[in-house]
Order: sequence, then structure tokens, then C-alpha cells
Amino acid sequence: MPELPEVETIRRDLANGILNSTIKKITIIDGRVLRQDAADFMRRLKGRTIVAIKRRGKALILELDSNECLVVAVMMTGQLVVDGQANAHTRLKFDLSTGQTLLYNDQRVFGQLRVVSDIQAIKYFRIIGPEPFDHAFDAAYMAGYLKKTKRPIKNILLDHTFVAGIGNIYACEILFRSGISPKRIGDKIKRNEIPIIRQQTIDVLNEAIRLRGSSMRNYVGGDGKKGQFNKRIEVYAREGNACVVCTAPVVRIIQAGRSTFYCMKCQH
DNA sequence: AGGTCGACCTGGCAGC
DNA sequence: TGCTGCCAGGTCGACC
Repeated sequence: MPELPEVETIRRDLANGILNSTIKKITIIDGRVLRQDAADFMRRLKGRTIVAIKRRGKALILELDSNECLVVAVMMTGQLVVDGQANAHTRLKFDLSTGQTLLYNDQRVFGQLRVVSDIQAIKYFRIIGPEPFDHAFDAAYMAGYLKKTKRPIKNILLDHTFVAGIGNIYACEILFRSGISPKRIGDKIKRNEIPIIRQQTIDVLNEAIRLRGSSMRNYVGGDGKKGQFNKRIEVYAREGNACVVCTAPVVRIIQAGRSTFYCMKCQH
């Protein structure tokens, strides 16, 4: 899905656009995105007011005046767009008390929406690690985790039980800026390299949030517009192109079944 | 127990 | 043009 910066951008757009509005009508165009019975979903949402909009990892949490939450996982291609034009991928439509509409679009239908009374009922929220900006994500925590695993650092950054919200683009960019090879094994990361990875994680994600995320293909913010971090991407999806630092070609390898992009000269 | 690998879906693009 | 195969910001669960 969109990763942390993209989901945070959607969250902010929704907070600016539809906070405190009431859901008047729900239209289910494609019920495959629901993780509960459609009638139950509608019953628990209709007439409810959205009182807070939060994010945890890559999940959005819309808190309702019923003390329940609408949890949205947009996964790879989900979009939440305020006052957009419905299209072939529009799966849900919410009519709001303000006269606005909120669309849930999702090309690949991987996304999931459900209403729960307690988010802890969803496994994702029980197993997810610290937010990258949280004090809990510090060098001591990282060192403790890294020393007991033989997995490559790229896979560890992608593991949301280690840290929440990092996906394939930002894992590659964080490691490039850190000068660390994605193949380095967790327990071989040196003590003095850990704060570098931590700081680059925070800096890259903050910069991406500032630029409203990256749009490789499908992603748009709550305003329906693409993100601008693409201009700052230095390795992701740049296989064969010159490294921006040393001009050696960026290479692509497969790790845990996913593409990794890096510079063999700059990253060790 | 830790780690890897399909499955879930649709669609764009390169190559023939 | 049209086919085939590959690839895609994620996550879970089955399997080694």
C-alpha cells in the first residue's frame, strides 16, 4: 500500500476535510473490500459522526461517536478521496452531512474496511511494532532486535513487528541514505550504524510526508492528487540508472520475494 | 521458532 | 492487434 507517508497524508486530508461530519448514506458497489457482513457494516456506520481520524502503521482509524472505529487498510491500491469523481475502481461511497462525498477506490481490491468496537480485535494492531517517530523506536530497542536475527536488514525494515509503516520504497531509500547494503544481516549491523539507520528512517519519512508521499502508480492523497516525493527517490525502481552519488548503475535484487534497489558502490 | 513463499486481485507494459 | 509473462507502495497463513 501506500506506506506511512502516504497514509499519513490521507489522514491529514481527511482530518481537514471530513472531521465531525456525519455519515448519511453508504453505497456498497463492491462488497469484497468489507471484512464483515455488509448489512452489519452499514448499520454500524449510518448516522455516525466521525470524531477523530488516526493512523497506526499503514492503517487508518476513523473514530465514531458510537465509540466504535472504522478501520481502513488501503493496502496496495486503495484510495480515500473527498469529493472525487467515481470511477471503475470505486468500491464504496459515503454521503456526508456536509454535502461532501467520500469515495473508497481500489483497483486490486486488496484493501479492507471494517467497523470494530476495539481495534485490538484486529491482529495487525496487536503485533505491530513502534511508530518510527515514537521514542520507543530508539537505538537500544533496535540493537536488541537486530542482534537476535539473521535476516537481511532490508527485510527487517519491512517487518512491521520491528517498526510500523515502512514499505518497499522507503526501506530502499533509507538504506541508500544510510550507506548500508540491504543484504547486511541484522546481527552484523555495527553499533555505530544503528543511530544512522534510525535517523535516516525518521528523516526520509518526514521528508516524504512533507511532500505528500510518493506516487509510483496509483497513490493519491485525500485530495485526489499525487505525491511529490518521487523527485527525491534515489534508488527505488531506478534499476540500470546511474547512482546519484557515484554514477554506478543501480541494481535490483530479490529479497523475500520483493524487489530491492541499491548501489553496490555506495552501500556496504 | 524463524524465515520464505503463495494467495489474494486488477491492470499496465514490454516483448514477440 | 493481440497474446504471454512479468511486475506492482501489503499482509496473512501455510509450509519448510
